[in-house]
Amino acid sequence: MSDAQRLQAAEACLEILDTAFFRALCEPSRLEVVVALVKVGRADITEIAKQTPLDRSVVSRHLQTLEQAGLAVSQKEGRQTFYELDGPAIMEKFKTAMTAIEPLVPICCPANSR
Amino acid sequence: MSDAQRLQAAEACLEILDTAFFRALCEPSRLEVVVALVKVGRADITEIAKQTPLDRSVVSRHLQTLEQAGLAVSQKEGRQTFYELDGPAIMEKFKTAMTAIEPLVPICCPANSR
DNA sequence: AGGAAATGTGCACCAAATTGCACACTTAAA
DNA sequence: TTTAAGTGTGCAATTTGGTGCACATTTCCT
Repeated sequence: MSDAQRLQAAEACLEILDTAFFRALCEPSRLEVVVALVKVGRADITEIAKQTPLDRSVVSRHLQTLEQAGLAVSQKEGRQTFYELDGPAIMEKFKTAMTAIEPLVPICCPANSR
Repeated sequence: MSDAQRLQAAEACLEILDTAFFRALCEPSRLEVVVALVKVGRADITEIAKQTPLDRSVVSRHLQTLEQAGLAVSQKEGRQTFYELDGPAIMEKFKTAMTAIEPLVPICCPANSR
Protein backbone atom coordinates (compact mmCIF):
# COMPACT_ATOMS: atom_id res chain seq x y z
CA MET A 1 0.00 0.00 0.00
CA SER A 2 1.66 3.18 -1.21
CA ASP A 3 1.36 6.60 0.32
CA ALA A 4 -0.08 7.89 -2.92
CA GLN A 5 -2.90 5.40 -2.70
CA ARG A 6 -3.54 6.38 0.90
CA LEU A 7 -3.74 10.03 0.01
CA GLN A 8 -6.10 9.33 -2.84
CA ALA A 9 -8.29 7.18 -0.62
CA ALA A 10 -8.35 9.87 2.05
CA GLU A 11 -9.36 12.58 -0.40
CA ALA A 12 -12.11 10.41 -1.86
CA CYS A 13 -13.33 9.57 1.61
CA LEU A 14 -13.51 13.21 2.66
CA GLU A 15 -15.19 14.10 -0.60
CA ILE A 16 -18.01 11.58 -0.34
CA LEU A 17 -18.63 11.57 3.40
CA ASP A 18 -21.61 13.86 3.82
CA THR A 19 -21.42 15.54 7.21
CA ALA A 20 -24.92 16.98 6.81
CA PHE A 21 -26.30 13.50 6.36
CA PHE A 22 -24.72 12.15 9.53
CA ARG A 23 -25.47 15.34 11.42
CA ALA A 24 -29.15 14.85 10.68
CA LEU A 25 -29.07 11.40 12.25
CA CYS A 26 -27.06 12.11 15.41
CA GLU A 27 -29.53 14.38 17.17
CA PRO A 28 -31.91 12.42 19.47
CA SER A 29 -34.83 14.82 19.10
CA ARG A 30 -34.38 14.86 15.34
CA LEU A 31 -34.49 11.08 15.36
CA GLU A 32 -37.80 11.38 17.17
CA VAL A 33 -39.08 13.35 14.23
CA VAL A 34 -37.83 10.63 11.89
CA VAL A 35 -39.60 7.99 13.94
CA ALA A 36 -42.76 10.10 13.90
CA LEU A 37 -42.48 10.24 10.11
CA VAL A 38 -42.23 6.47 9.98
CA LYS A 39 -45.29 6.10 12.18
CA VAL A 40 -47.53 8.61 10.45
CA GLY A 41 -46.18 8.46 6.95
CA ARG A 42 -46.78 11.45 4.75
CA ALA A 43 -48.24 14.25 6.87
CA ASP A 44 -48.15 17.97 7.50
CA ILE A 45 -46.01 19.60 10.16
CA THR A 46 -48.74 19.99 12.75
CA GLU A 47 -49.65 16.32 12.62
CA ILE A 48 -46.02 15.24 12.79
CA ALA A 49 -45.42 17.55 15.74
CA LYS A 50 -48.34 15.94 17.60
CA GLN A 51 -46.34 12.72 17.71
CA THR A 52 -43.50 14.40 19.59
CA PRO A 53 -43.17 16.46 22.78
CA LEU A 54 -41.42 19.18 20.79
CA ASP A 55 -42.78 22.53 19.80
CA ARG A 56 -44.18 22.76 16.30
CA SER A 57 -41.58 25.33 15.26
CA VAL A 58 -38.80 23.02 16.41
CA VAL A 59 -40.25 20.16 14.40
CA SER A 60 -40.49 22.47 11.42
CA ARG A 61 -36.78 23.25 11.64
CA HIS A 62 -35.85 19.60 12.09
CA LEU A 63 -37.85 18.71 9.01
CA GLN A 64 -36.02 21.41 7.06
CA THR A 65 -32.74 19.94 8.21
CA LEU A 66 -33.82 16.46 7.19
CA GLU A 67 -34.82 17.70 3.76
CA GLN A 68 -31.56 19.59 3.25
CA ALA A 69 -29.68 16.46 4.19
CA GLY A 70 -31.68 14.53 1.61
CA LEU A 71 -33.56 12.28 4.01
CA ALA A 72 -36.99 13.74 3.41
CA VAL A 73 -38.97 15.62 0.78
CA SER A 74 -41.60 18.31 1.20
CA GLN A 75 -44.55 19.42 -0.85
CA LYS A 76 -46.53 22.57 -0.25
CA GLU A 77 -50.27 22.18 -0.66
CA GLY A 78 -52.31 25.21 0.15
CA ARG A 79 -51.47 26.42 3.60
CA GLN A 80 -49.85 23.24 4.78
CA THR A 81 -46.52 21.62 4.03
CA PHE A 82 -46.37 17.84 3.76
CA TYR A 83 -43.24 15.94 4.63
CA GLU A 84 -42.26 12.38 3.84
CA LEU A 85 -39.18 10.26 4.34
CA ASP A 86 -37.26 9.52 1.16
CA GLY A 87 -36.47 5.86 1.74
CA PRO A 88 -34.69 5.15 -1.55
CA ALA A 89 -32.54 8.27 -1.22
CA ILE A 90 -31.52 7.27 2.29
CA MET A 91 -30.53 3.80 1.11
CA GLU A 92 -28.60 5.36 -1.75
CA LYS A 93 -26.71 7.61 0.67
CA PHE A 94 -25.68 4.62 2.72
CA LYS A 95 -24.62 2.66 -0.36
CA THR A 96 -22.41 5.44 -1.72
CA ALA A 97 -20.85 5.91 1.70
CA MET A 98 -20.10 2.20 1.89
CA THR A 99 -18.58 2.01 -1.57
CA ALA A 100 -16.41 5.00 -0.68
CA ILE A 101 -15.22 3.40 2.53
CA GLU A 102 -14.81 -0.12 1.17
CA PRO A 103 -11.36 0.41 -0.41
CA LEU A 104 -10.15 1.63 2.99
CA VAL A 105 -10.87 -1.64 4.71
CA PRO A 106 -7.78 -3.53 3.53
CA ILE A 107 -5.72 -0.47 4.52
CA CYS A 108 -7.26 0.04 7.93
CA CYS A 109 -7.65 -3.44 9.33
CA PRO A 110 -6.48 -3.95 12.93
CA ALA A 111 -6.31 -7.70 12.40
CA ASN A 112 -3.67 -7.29 9.69
CA SER A 113 -1.53 -4.71 11.41
CA ARG A 114 0.07 -7.05 13.94
CA MET B 1 -49.18 -1.40 5.15
CA SER B 2 -50.76 -1.54 8.57
CA ASP B 3 -50.18 0.88 11.41
CA ALA B 4 -48.89 -1.97 13.54
CA GLN B 5 -46.21 -2.72 11.00
CA ARG B 6 -45.27 0.96 10.89
CA LEU B 7 -44.93 1.10 14.64
CA GLN B 8 -42.81 -2.03 14.72
CA ALA B 9 -40.57 -0.75 11.96
CA ALA B 10 -40.19 2.59 13.74
CA GLU B 11 -39.21 0.98 17.03
CA ALA B 12 -36.72 -1.33 15.36
CA CYS B 13 -35.22 1.60 13.50
CA LEU B 14 -34.81 3.67 16.65
CA GLU B 15 -33.33 0.68 18.44
CA ILE B 16 -30.61 -0.08 15.94
CA LEU B 17 -29.61 3.42 14.85
CA ASP B 18 -26.46 4.23 16.80
CA THR B 19 -26.39 7.95 17.48
CA ALA B 20 -22.84 7.79 18.86
CA PHE B 21 -21.64 6.36 15.58
CA PHE B 22 -23.17 9.13 13.49
CA ARG B 23 -22.19 11.76 16.03
CA ALA B 24 -18.57 10.73 15.60
CA LEU B 25 -18.79 11.36 11.87
CA CYS B 26 -20.63 14.69 11.82
CA GLU B 27 -17.96 16.82 13.45
CA PRO B 28 -15.72 18.45 10.80
CA SER B 29 -12.59 18.54 12.93
CA ARG B 30 -13.13 14.93 13.97
CA LEU B 31 -13.40 14.00 10.31
CA GLU B 32 -10.02 15.65 9.83
CA VAL B 33 -8.66 13.24 12.39
CA VAL B 34 -10.23 10.35 10.50
CA VAL B 35 -8.67 11.54 7.26
CA ALA B 36 -5.34 11.89 9.04
CA LEU B 37 -5.69 8.29 10.19
CA VAL B 38 -6.29 7.17 6.62
CA LYS B 39 -3.24 9.06 5.42
CA VAL B 40 -0.82 7.94 8.10
CA GLY B 41 -2.25 4.57 8.99
CA ARG B 42 -1.42 3.18 12.38
CA ALA B 43 0.35 5.89 14.39
CA ASP B 44 0.64 7.48 17.80
CA ILE B 45 -1.26 10.57 18.85
CA THR B 46 1.56 13.03 18.30
CA GLU B 47 2.09 11.90 14.72
CA ILE B 48 -1.62 11.98 13.97
CA ALA B 49 -1.91 15.45 15.45
CA LYS B 50 0.87 16.68 13.16
CA GLN B 51 -1.44 16.06 10.20
CA THR B 52 -4.02 18.47 11.59
CA PRO B 53 -4.08 22.10 12.77
CA LEU B 54 -5.60 20.95 16.06
CA ASP B 55 -3.92 20.80 19.42
CA ARG B 56 -2.60 17.40 20.44
CA SER B 57 -4.97 17.18 23.41
CA VAL B 58 -7.93 17.84 21.16
CA VAL B 59 -6.83 15.10 18.78
CA SER B 60 -6.43 12.79 21.75
CA ARG B 61 -10.03 13.38 22.80
CA HIS B 62 -11.32 12.94 19.25
CA LEU B 63 -9.51 9.64 19.02
CA GLN B 64 -11.10 8.54 22.28
CA THR B 65 -14.49 9.45 20.86
CA LEU B 66 -13.79 7.52 17.69
CA GLU B 67 -12.79 4.48 19.68
CA GLN B 68 -15.86 4.64 21.91
CA ALA B 69 -18.01 4.86 18.80
CA GLY B 70 -16.30 1.77 17.46
CA LEU B 71 -14.54 3.40 14.52
CA ALA B 72 -10.99 3.01 15.79
CA VAL B 73 -8.92 0.87 18.12
CA SER B 74 -6.02 1.83 20.36
CA GLN B 75 -3.02 -0.01 21.71
CA LYS B 76 -0.68 1.28 24.37
CA GLU B 77 2.98 0.59 23.77
CA GLY B 78 5.37 2.04 26.27
CA ARG B 79 4.73 5.74 26.61
CA GLN B 80 2.83 6.13 23.39
CA THR B 81 -0.69 5.16 22.33
CA PHE B 82 -1.23 3.92 18.80
CA TYR B 83 -4.50 4.43 17.03
CA GLU B 84 -5.87 2.80 13.92
CA LEU B 85 -9.14 2.87 12.02
CA ASP B 86 -11.23 -0.28 12.32
CA GLY B 87 -12.33 -0.67 8.71
CA PRO B 88 -14.26 -3.92 9.07
CA ALA B 89 -16.14 -2.64 12.13
CA ILE B 90 -17.12 0.52 10.28
CA MET B 91 -18.42 -1.48 7.35
CA GLU B 92 -20.36 -3.69 9.74
CA LYS B 93 -21.97 -0.64 11.34
CA PHE B 94 -23.12 0.59 7.97
CA LYS B 95 -24.49 -2.82 7.02
CA THR B 96 -26.56 -3.18 10.18
CA ALA B 97 -27.91 0.34 9.73
CA MET B 98 -28.91 -0.47 6.17
CA THR B 99 -30.63 -3.72 7.06
CA ALA B 100 -32.57 -1.85 9.75
CA ILE B 101 -33.67 0.83 7.34
CA GLU B 102 -34.35 -1.41 4.37
CA PRO B 103 -37.88 -2.51 5.44
CA LEU B 104 -38.83 1.17 5.67
CA VAL B 105 -38.17 1.85 2.02
CA PRO B 106 -41.43 0.44 0.62
CA ILE B 107 -43.26 2.42 3.33
CA CYS B 108 -41.50 5.71 2.80
CA CYS B 109 -41.22 6.10 -0.95
CA PRO B 110 -42.13 9.52 -2.38
CA ALA B 111 -42.59 8.01 -5.82
CA ASN B 112 -45.38 5.77 -4.56
CA SER B 113 -47.23 8.38 -2.54
CA ARG B 114 -48.70 10.28 -5.48
C1' DA C 1 -64.44 41.16 4.01
C1' DG C 2 -63.42 38.87 8.30
C1' DG C 3 -61.53 35.15 10.97
C1' DA C 4 -59.18 30.92 11.70
C1' DA C 5 -55.65 27.52 10.35
C1' DA C 6 -50.89 26.40 9.04
C1' DT C 7 -46.50 27.74 8.55
C1' DG C 8 -41.75 30.15 8.58
C1' DT C 9 -38.56 32.91 11.09
C1' DG C 10 -36.30 36.36 14.25
C1' DC C 11 -35.05 36.46 18.85
C1' DA C 12 -33.32 35.25 23.37
C1' DC C 13 -32.18 31.62 26.45
C1' DC C 14 -29.96 27.50 27.57
C1' DA C 15 -27.36 23.01 27.15
C1' DA C 16 -23.73 20.56 25.17
C1' DA C 17 -19.52 20.20 22.80
C1' DT C 18 -15.12 21.88 21.13
C1' DT C 19 -10.69 24.07 21.91
C1' DG C 20 -6.28 25.13 23.88
C1' DC C 21 -3.55 25.69 27.90
C1' DA C 22 -1.50 23.97 32.07
C1' DC C 23 -0.25 20.37 34.87
C1' DA C 24 0.58 15.73 36.60
C1' DC C 25 1.82 11.12 35.48
C1' DT C 26 4.16 7.27 33.20
C1' DT C 27 7.93 5.53 30.55
C1' DA C 28 12.16 5.49 27.86
C1' DA C 29 16.79 7.29 27.39
C1' DA C 30 21.28 9.26 29.09
C1' DT D 1 19.19 9.41 39.10
C1' DT D 2 18.17 12.92 36.04
C1' DT D 3 16.05 14.39 31.81
C1' DA D 4 12.99 14.33 28.09
C1' DA D 5 9.15 12.28 25.44
C1' DG D 6 4.31 10.94 25.20
C1' DT D 7 0.05 11.10 27.06
C1' DG D 8 -4.45 11.95 29.79
C1' DT D 9 -7.28 15.25 32.06
C1' DG D 10 -9.11 19.31 34.72
C1' DC D 11 -10.34 23.85 33.69
C1' DA D 12 -12.15 27.97 31.53
C1' DA D 13 -13.39 30.35 27.31
C1' DT D 14 -15.66 30.00 23.17
C1' DT D 15 -18.52 28.14 19.79
C1' DT D 16 -22.28 25.50 18.20
C1' DG D 17 -26.84 23.95 18.22
C1' DG D 18 -31.44 23.09 20.15
C1' DT D 19 -35.70 25.08 22.19
C1' DG D 20 -39.83 27.73 22.66
C1' DC D 21 -42.18 32.03 22.32
C1' DA D 22 -43.98 35.77 19.57
C1' DC D 23 -45.17 37.65 15.39
C1' DA D 24 -45.89 38.24 10.43
C1' DT D 25 -47.50 35.95 6.28
C1' DT D 26 -50.18 33.07 3.35
C1' DT D 27 -54.23 30.42 2.47
C1' DC D 28 -58.73 28.55 3.27
C1' DC D 29 -63.45 28.95 4.94
C1' DT D 30 -67.82 31.47 6.13
